[in-house]
Parts: sequence; structure tokens; C-alpha cells
Amino acid sequence: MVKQKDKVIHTKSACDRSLAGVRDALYVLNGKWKLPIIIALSEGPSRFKDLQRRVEGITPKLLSKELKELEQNEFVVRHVYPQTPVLVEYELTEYSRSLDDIIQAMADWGFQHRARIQSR
Amino acid sequence: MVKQKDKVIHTKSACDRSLAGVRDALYVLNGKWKLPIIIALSEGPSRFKDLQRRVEGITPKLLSKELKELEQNEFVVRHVYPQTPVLVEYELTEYSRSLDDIIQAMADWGFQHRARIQSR
DNA sequence: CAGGATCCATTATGATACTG
DNA sequence: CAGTATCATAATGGATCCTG
Repeated sequence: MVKQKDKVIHTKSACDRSLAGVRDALYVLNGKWKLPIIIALSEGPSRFKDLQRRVEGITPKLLSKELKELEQNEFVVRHVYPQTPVLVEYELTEYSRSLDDIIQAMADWGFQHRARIQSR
Repeated sequence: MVKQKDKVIHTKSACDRSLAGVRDALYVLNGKWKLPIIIALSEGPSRFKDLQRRVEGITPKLLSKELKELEQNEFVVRHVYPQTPVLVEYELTEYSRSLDDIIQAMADWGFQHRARIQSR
């Protein structure tokens, strides 16, 4: 932000910056499943089937696809233990912890919002 | 959480609660446009066309649809001033401010994430 | 200006089955 | 168990035209 005589010139407004940030975040966290999966995994590493149970309502196809994306964004690691039958575990990365603030904020808000809705 | 002999019975884990909250929040904020629109409106009331310019990339069809949903969730009010041509302004409600924490958290995270990505 | 209507292409999500 | 394959529907996106 630069002042010039009496005019204020916004080279980049606070709003633009937060817009860019939010868009970047939404780009990575898109869809209705990414955060729920991460939350489910925050209880500890989990196998595919167990994860599917924890994240209620998700189909294997979607879970598989979302896990791949989460892996690419380095939120999740996939461990394969070659046995019969094979055992696969998904685990959160250290970096996934950086999402804690977002998750906390959303969880709090959702909780309040539900109370608000129900009181009517 | 209730202890019973040696077993621990989770009536509702912290994870379940945050999962429910996040799902409620995602339900209301779904899609890639809701938050960007709210951020754009945080600069002040705006007319349809101006809003479309601020929220880069959105088509009138989508903007119209999203605004209706935002209205229903009481984040936005629509003011109509009967003139020729008619003037319509969209404005944030007081309640929309409750989303500030979420927006802030996402904006911060997006900013950090971008830096992280670019440094590689 | 503020949108709605239409047509079409691409994604996203979902239900069900099936394989190694 | 850990997914993939198939099919169907819904949501979203883009272009263009239209109306009060």
C-alpha cells in the first residue's frame, strides 16, 4: 500500500491476499471428503477398510481417489506390508498438522452453527 | 468417555465431534465459490456485476446460484432499489462475521502452503 | 444493469459388483 | 482386505443469447 498525495493506492488489498490464500487452500482441500479423512486419521494410522468405516458414507472408489490426492499433497503416507492378505496402512504426515487451525476453526464454527439452527 | 472396569467406552470421541462440526461447516460452505464471494463482499456492499469482477472467474449463472444459497444461510442480504435500470446490492450480514476465524485460518494456511510449494 | 434460459462439455459423487 | 470396474446421476463450467 503506497500513499501518493492524498490518494491511497492499494497495490494489493488485504482482501486480495486473503482471497488468494483461501483459494489456494480450497484448491488443495476441495471436495467434501479431504478434511473428514484427515480427521479420521488423526486418531491414528488406519487401514483402508477401517478408514471407510470411520469416514461414514464414503465409497471405496472415492476413498481411494481422495487418499491418492492427499498423498500427493503430502498429508498422508501409505505403508504397505507384504503379507497375505496384504496389509496397507495410511498415516498422517507431520505436515498435515499444519491444518490443525483450519480444522479447529471449522469444527468450532460447525458446532455453533448447528446450535443456532436448532434453536429455531 | 466413561470407564467401566478395565474397558474404556468412548461415548463420543473428540474426533467424532470435530468431524461432525467440520461436516456441518463443509455442508454450508461447499464448493469453490462461497468463501471467495464472502471475502469479496467483505470490502463492502457490491452490485452483481462488480462482484463478478471481484470474484475472478465466476460466471453470472454460478454467481447467481451461490448468492441465493448464501442468502438462505443468512450470510448475505440482497437489497433492491427500484430504479431504471434496477440497482441491486449484496451485503454481508452480521452473522457472516462468525466465519472470520475460518477465513483467517485458511488464508494463513494457503499463504504458507504457497511459499512451501514454491521453495521446491 | 441484473440476471434467467439454453445447450453442451467436463467433473464430481454415488451405487453396485467384482478381482487378486 | 484393498481396492478397481462399470454404470448412472448430479454438480459445475463455459458460451451465447435474451429480457425487464
